[in-house]
Amino acid sequence: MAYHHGDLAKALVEAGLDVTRSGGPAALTVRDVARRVGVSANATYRHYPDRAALLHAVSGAIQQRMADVMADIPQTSPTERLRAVGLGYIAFALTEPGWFTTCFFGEHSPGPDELAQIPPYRALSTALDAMVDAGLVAPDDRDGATWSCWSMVHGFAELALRGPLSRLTGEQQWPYAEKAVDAAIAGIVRR
Amino acid sequence: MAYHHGDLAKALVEAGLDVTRSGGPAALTVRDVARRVGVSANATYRHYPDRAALLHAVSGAIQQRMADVMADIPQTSPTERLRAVGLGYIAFALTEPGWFTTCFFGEHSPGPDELAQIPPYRALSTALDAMVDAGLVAPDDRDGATWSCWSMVHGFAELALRGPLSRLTGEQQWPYAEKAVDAAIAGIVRR
DNA sequence: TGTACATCAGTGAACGCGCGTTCACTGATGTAC
DNA sequence: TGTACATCAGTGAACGCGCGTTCACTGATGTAC
Repeated sequence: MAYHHGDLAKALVEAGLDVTRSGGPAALTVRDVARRVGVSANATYRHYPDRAALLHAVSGAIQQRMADVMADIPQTSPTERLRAVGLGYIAFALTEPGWFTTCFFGEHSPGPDELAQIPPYRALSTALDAMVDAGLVAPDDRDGATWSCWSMVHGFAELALRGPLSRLTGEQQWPYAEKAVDAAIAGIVRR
Repeated sequence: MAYHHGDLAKALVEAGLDVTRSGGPAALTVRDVARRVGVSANATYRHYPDRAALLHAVSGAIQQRMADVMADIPQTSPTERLRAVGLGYIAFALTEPGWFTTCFFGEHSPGPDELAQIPPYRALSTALDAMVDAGLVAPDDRDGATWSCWSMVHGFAELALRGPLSRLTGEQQWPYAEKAVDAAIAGIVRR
């Protein structure tokens, strides 16, 4: 191993993925991440100005993974597609709680321009477009539907991870997840 | 002021309400709370075994306040009532974000028995009972409806406080809150 | 092709912070006789 | 009614912790001439 690390910036992010996976954003400390890479804590500052910057980089890497997971969504009916997006969001949250917590609420909230970069938002957005195109959602309701759907799946994830549903097993939780997603969809379709 | 404080346990909780109101659960530290009451940090341990116990007591006090706020709900139609409960939940979250965060997710999640003690759960529960009695919700859907509704309002609160809706003003957020609650209700009514 | 030298990417030690918690203590209170 | 004494509810100092970050540094790399 040379004195100069191959790609320390990347190695730090990967160590950051490890620690946040099990411990969430609070588990990401400059010292621990550097320790894992086998480098002095101080070396981190050659690549990231401070802890927040490193956390931001880790968050981006998590979102990329979430995009990969949510990418294979069946191309069936608009309703099925929207359902798959919602359930994919919840499934990611439940299987990777540490990452989920880190990438959504471990740091600053996205502005309107950053929002379009967030994979789950894009997935939801295209699914809703298809609903509107199919005449299932009124064009005027599109904006509201975005936040209703996101609220439902995000809220369910919180309840299941940290709230009153956290005592249930994954198998017990899942039927409720399906009902919640179905209710969200039923709640936004044109009547 | 006597050497013995009048009711230090209560005074500590009140100071805890102050600090969590603006800073959420992380702002509650034994030292700071004791400082505010004008007592040595150590005195706290005469009344609470540790920080977690104090936080738990503060959380209970917040829930009581939330109950007071949500208590005056118009006794109109079952649907209006359910709507008022949902909007009341969101309104509390938006006006008291620190307290909201503290009392729901700053500590251990409630078990099935503790759940019945939580004021917002009770309010939601009775509102849904009225929906079922009026034939608006199928009895078999009652359980799922509980979690769907709670997911929706909780998720909306998270999105508005820490998520992509946090850049909006309260006035901009509110219409979306109403649409989300309406969608949740529309999503659970019998078709 | 060699070499001087600027720059880059690390090191190890240290600082200061506020935290939760423990220790040994002391002054105030209340109760049994 | 007085008094001895147990108990209660505080005090102040200290410990140990891990953190983010800064300091002065040094070895490795790359580039101009």
